[in-house]
Amino acid sequence: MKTARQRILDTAERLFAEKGFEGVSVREITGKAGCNVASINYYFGSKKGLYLAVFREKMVGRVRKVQEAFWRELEGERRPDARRVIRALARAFLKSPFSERERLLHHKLMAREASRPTEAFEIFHSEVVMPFFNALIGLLRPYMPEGTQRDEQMLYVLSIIAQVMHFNLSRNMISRVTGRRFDEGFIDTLIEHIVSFSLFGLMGEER
Amino acid sequence: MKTARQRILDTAERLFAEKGFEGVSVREITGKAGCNVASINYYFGSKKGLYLAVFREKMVGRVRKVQEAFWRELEGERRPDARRVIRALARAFLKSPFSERERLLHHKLMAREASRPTEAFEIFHSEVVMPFFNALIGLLRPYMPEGTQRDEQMLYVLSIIAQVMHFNLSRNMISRVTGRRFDEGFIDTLIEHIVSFSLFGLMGEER
DNA sequence: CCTGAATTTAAACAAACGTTTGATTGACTA
DNA sequence: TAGTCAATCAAACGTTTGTTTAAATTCAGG
Repeated sequence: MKTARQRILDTAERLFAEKGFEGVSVREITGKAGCNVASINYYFGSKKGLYLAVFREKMVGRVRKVQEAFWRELEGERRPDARRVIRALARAFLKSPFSERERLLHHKLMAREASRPTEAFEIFHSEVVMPFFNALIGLLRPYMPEGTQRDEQMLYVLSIIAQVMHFNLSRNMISRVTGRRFDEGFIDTLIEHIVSFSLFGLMGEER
Repeated sequence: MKTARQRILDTAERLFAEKGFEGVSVREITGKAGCNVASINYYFGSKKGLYLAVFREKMVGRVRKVQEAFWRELEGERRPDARRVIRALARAFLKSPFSERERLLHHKLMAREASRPTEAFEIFHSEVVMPFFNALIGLLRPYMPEGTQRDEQMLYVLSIIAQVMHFNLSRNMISRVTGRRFDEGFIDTLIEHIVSFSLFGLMGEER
């Protein structure tokens, strides 16, 4: 059996994602985690300390995994072409090695943080998001039209990220709209769509 | 002076958007609205009744306004070309006729509903979102490569929507990442970027 | 000025909240 | 075996929660 501390972390992440910080009581968390009410204060100091721990120990780890998957896709290629970069990005996100539930509650919690950032999110952004974003620009810049300004480079990358995020975030909506289950085959279709759609946008007017 | 009912509605929308349903107490709402605690139960029956009223009377109205702005952009054109459709879509969202604060709290509340839908949101989706999505497909279909399947048509439109949504929803993140204020000039830049990026994706490989 | 309905008020309610406390357990060390 | 220390527990702490009540106030119409 997992330690009480770990059970609290798992349960808390699920409940925070479902109902938000104020929407969950420590009694509900400890009840479903199968331990005493005082355990939260014992291990994490306070309810807020638990929330920060969830973010620090679980959320960041997942994003790191996705980014590692991205770099693994490009392994061995010194100057991967744009097609490969975009595909690797789409694959890393859409084929992230998480269960449906895990992926869902991750994004729910992220959405909460995006609309109401805590201190944890600030660190997360500067240490995890920004470096990855800059790396993407560096990889794709060589394939943009000559003389593309830094601002435009950012917008291109943001347009690609926007699609990946949206297709990954709104799986339910997309399934309902297209009438297709979000299975492996459909994901592959989506990835190739993102790649070709983004590629032509990326290359600009002169292609 | 506005009626107590209206003041409660305005204050509640702001606070719900900022902190979520459980994050706000009726005492905070009535305190900042300048009325008695009992007023909420008097006018709306319960705290939950107030939340549903906020959604019904304020949120839906705004989305309708954005959609009307979209159709107004295309006014007088029987078969608007793809460029105009995409630009109208981006403009309608990114230039929505709301104050910065109003737009922000709208999206915060929407993000909350997206990650934890209530009954109000389900109706909203099928009655307001879906018809608009289908209309967009109808408008853009003529400009896609011949023989484009229904599934692909949907994906193209979703890629465009993804960008509009992402650029509009994550203004904070985009500002932080690009280092640019989200002023009128930057919005125009974004709109034209979305248009050109999407246009080349839309026309497919044969252009 | 009076009347009756609409509105606003202060006070109180039970329930649920996060946190603290002090006792108890069980495995390990001296 | 006695002592130690982290882990767990039930119980109670003082607040804050959403809601209810009944009295007070406001205000238009006769």
